[in-house]
Amino acid sequence: MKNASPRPAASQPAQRPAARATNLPSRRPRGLKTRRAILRQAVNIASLEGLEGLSIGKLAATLRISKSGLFAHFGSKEDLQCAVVDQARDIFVEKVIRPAAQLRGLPLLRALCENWLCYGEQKTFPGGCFFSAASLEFDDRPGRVRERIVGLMKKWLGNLEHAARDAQSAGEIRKDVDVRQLAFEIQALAMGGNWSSRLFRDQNAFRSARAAILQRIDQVATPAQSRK
Amino acid sequence: MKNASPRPAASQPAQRPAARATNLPSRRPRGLKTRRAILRQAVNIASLEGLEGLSIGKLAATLRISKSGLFAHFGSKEDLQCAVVDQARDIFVEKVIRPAAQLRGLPLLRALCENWLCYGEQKTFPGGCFFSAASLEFDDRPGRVRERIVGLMKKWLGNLEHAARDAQSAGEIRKDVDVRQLAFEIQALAMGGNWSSRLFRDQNAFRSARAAILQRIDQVATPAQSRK
DNA sequence: GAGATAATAGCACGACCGTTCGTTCTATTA
DNA sequence: TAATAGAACGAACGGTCGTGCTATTATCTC
Repeated sequence: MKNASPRPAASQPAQRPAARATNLPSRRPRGLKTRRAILRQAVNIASLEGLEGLSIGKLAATLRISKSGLFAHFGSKEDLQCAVVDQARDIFVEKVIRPAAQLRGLPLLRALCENWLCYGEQKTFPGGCFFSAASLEFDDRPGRVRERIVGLMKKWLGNLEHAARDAQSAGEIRKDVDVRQLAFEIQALAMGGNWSSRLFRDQNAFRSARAAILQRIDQVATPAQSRK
Repeated sequence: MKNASPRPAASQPAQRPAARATNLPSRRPRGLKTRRAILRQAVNIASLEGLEGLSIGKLAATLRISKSGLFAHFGSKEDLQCAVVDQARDIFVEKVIRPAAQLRGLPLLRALCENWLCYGEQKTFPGGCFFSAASLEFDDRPGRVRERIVGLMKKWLGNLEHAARDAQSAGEIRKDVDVRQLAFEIQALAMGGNWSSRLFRDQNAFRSARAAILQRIDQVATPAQSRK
């Protein structure tokens, strides 16, 4: 009870404890394990229902733990949402970025695109690309969650752009190509594949996206590099 | 949401009153005017908060009418959502499709693209393209709303495809072009512009989308038709 | 005018939301 | 063995949600 009115005689007037959990990130193994199990489930639900539609009560119910027990791991819904975004980022990095980590230039760019398409195709998240959904859901909601998503998306586009620029330096992509524009187009086409796949339950959606992206890359590649 | 169980213990056994309003579409002018005012506001809120985040209470409050008074116009939230989708469709048709109605072939295709980009650029909806948001929000929610959105998006893609096919017949677009694929790419690039514009508050987003689309069209156009 | 009917308001409901609280269980540590 | 701290619990809070009933008001027809 933190109502101000029915408390005429109390020793503490106006202290703000706010989120009292997870400031010390709970070194004990039990809590960490539970937290991981929560996030594993939460990221799946959030990809289907959205980050706002992800409710603490339902999440706790599917995990068969109490709502308050779950809540204590995060301290606020916003913290939970941030943690879910981080979890999704980890999965994305694992599936898309890390497998191509040793490549550079055009091969890196090609691998990032192909990995993204596989990440979408293989239903890494049951509700489709987590970030496509989250970034459209939160593009009008100021706060930490939005900032986190914006940061991640900028970083991802930056990765594409950087790979393309390296490819340019290596003579694999023509010098007159706007690599920023190229990254934008690749991202748009990939997300378009996700969109079509989800909305129309279209099996060929990612095939279309792949064809478009490969064609675009071939266009900008120098003659020696095109056609794989 | 999936309510469907607001009837725990009552005298009525299993009758389905469902939507008791708006079956007869209320010929009287007063109700229609109010209904239009509701939808005009609702479509703006929904573009910002989503169709599920659009709440009847808040909508009524911003219109300064009672919740139940508003509710009576629709009979259920799902009906309201459907009406909002229809309203958004009307606005879309007015802004994007009708101004190009007298064109055919490649000029029609170009006009549809340009009108779409203007529709996005000019903030026709305060939350960005209504259908980009709605189709990603409802791609996992079965029901009438989803079906409506799917139908509209198919129709829109069909419009693009049909214009491209006409252009092919007229010799404006090369015969070897997959017009379905072309429509997909245009739509993906346009939605990518909307995405970048919303998420990054990027003024140049639609410029990038326009450049990509124009370039793509020039690629498929026969030599006589390219460069405008 | 009176009466019918459409439009709106008032009010209450059950469900669920995020959040807080005090308590209990459990495992490590002194 | 006793003390301690983390983890999980159950109950409850104030709010808001969609929805349903009932009463009031406005408009139109006679």
